[in-house]
Amino acid sequence: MDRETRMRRIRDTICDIPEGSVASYGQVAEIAGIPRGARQVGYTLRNLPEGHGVPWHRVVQSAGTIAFDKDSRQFRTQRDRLRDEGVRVTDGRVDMRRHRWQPVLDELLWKPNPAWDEE
DNA sequence: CTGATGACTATAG
DNA sequence: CCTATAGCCATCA
Repeated sequence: MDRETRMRRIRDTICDIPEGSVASYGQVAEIAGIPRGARQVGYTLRNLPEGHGVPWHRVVQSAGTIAFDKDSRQFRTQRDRLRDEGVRVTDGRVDMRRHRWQPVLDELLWKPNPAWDEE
C-alpha cells in the first residue's frame, strides 16, 4: 500500500468518527486497515492539507489523554472543540469508557438490519 | 544505506 | 499517577 492510500484511509476513518465520540490513534489505524500504525496516524494528522475538514480533535491517545502539551494552543483548541460537542475533558483527559467510538455499535444502531424486517 | 524522529502504546516498577 | 523502556514503523536528513 502506498503512502497516499494510507493517508487517505486514515483521513477517511477519522471523518467517520461521530460528533461527541473519540478514537485513539491506534484504533484509527486499525480501522483504516493499518495495524500498529498509530504513529502513522500522528504523521498524517501532522501533515493535513490546508483547508481540510478532518475532525482531528476527535483523536486522542489510548488512555484518553490529549497528545499535546497542556500549555500549547493546540491542546486548548482540541479540548475546547471536544467540550463544544459534549465531550467531558477533565485535566486533559477524556473518559474513554464513555466516549470511545464503537463503529460496530454505530452500524447496529444506524444501519437497517435485514433480520429486523423478517417479521 | 543509516540513524534520528515522533499528534503512539503496552508494560513494569 | 508517573517515569522509564522497549517495541513499533513510515519518513526524513
